[in-house]
Amino acid sequence: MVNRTKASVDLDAIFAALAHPIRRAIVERLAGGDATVGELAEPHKVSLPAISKHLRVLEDAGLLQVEPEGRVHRCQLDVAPLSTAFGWLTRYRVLWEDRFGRLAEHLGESHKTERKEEQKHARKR
Amino acid sequence: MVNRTKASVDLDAIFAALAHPIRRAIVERLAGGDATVGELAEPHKVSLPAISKHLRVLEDAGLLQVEPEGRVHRCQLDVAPLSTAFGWLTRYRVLWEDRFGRLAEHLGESHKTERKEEQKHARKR
DNA sequence: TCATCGTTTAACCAAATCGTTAAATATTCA
DNA sequence: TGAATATTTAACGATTTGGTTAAACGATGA
Repeated sequence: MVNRTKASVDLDAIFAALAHPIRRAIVERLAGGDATVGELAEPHKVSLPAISKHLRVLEDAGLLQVEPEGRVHRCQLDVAPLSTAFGWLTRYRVLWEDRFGRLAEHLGESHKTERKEEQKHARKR
Repeated sequence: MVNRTKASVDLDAIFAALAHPIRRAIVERLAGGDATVGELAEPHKVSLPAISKHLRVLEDAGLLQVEPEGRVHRCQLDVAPLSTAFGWLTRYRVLWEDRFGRLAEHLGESHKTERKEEQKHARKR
């Protein structure tokens, strides 16, 4: 097994949670407001236990808080892990938003050499 | 199996590729410039075939281009999939950047089309 | 030509993932 | 009490993932 820092474990779980279309759909749905498990399950063609497992994955990644309310369980999105993932990607944002990067995008074959310039540029953070 | 659009498949592969610390380390390394397989493997304690598999996962997600140069294989990062993942997360950025942190409460059923307006509105109070 | 170097492929294994159906649990209500 | 509802847990199976070692492959250089 590989050495993993706490943050690394977090990112593992967060990215893995986002790697399934049903789980992303659930995140999208919850971004519009809380929902019960049944409401979250309704658009999908899989069984309720399958949804229950997806919710557990999201919960383990910190993306979801579940609070029983009577016999329904109300699910609430926690966006902090989204922010964590966003933060990791942001470190590389300059690589595709950089004007050299965009130039390379339009130059086709010369992409490679242009990208080297872009990378040098990006390196001096 | 679940219905997946092309973009959804992309995001599946991209997020899954980023869900392993060795693969993220490789991405980080390549953000600083091209490298050979051996150079990419060096910091890690796993075997070369293990690295080779990680590289394949990155390649399949579109994050990596490999070009044989003599007997070394030169690896180059392609940031487009990072941008794709970033783009997905960006849709929810306002949820954690809202200064009151209560935005989700104000997003109703119409969030898909009117999210930006609602967010502006929510921020104003 | 032959040995070496860099890398991949093959074969295998353990564990995780993603789905299923059936059963269990807990809450509400007639 | 007992039926219905909402959800989870258990048990199972197929597939994928992530690692290993051994072998193969292609390029280099003595």
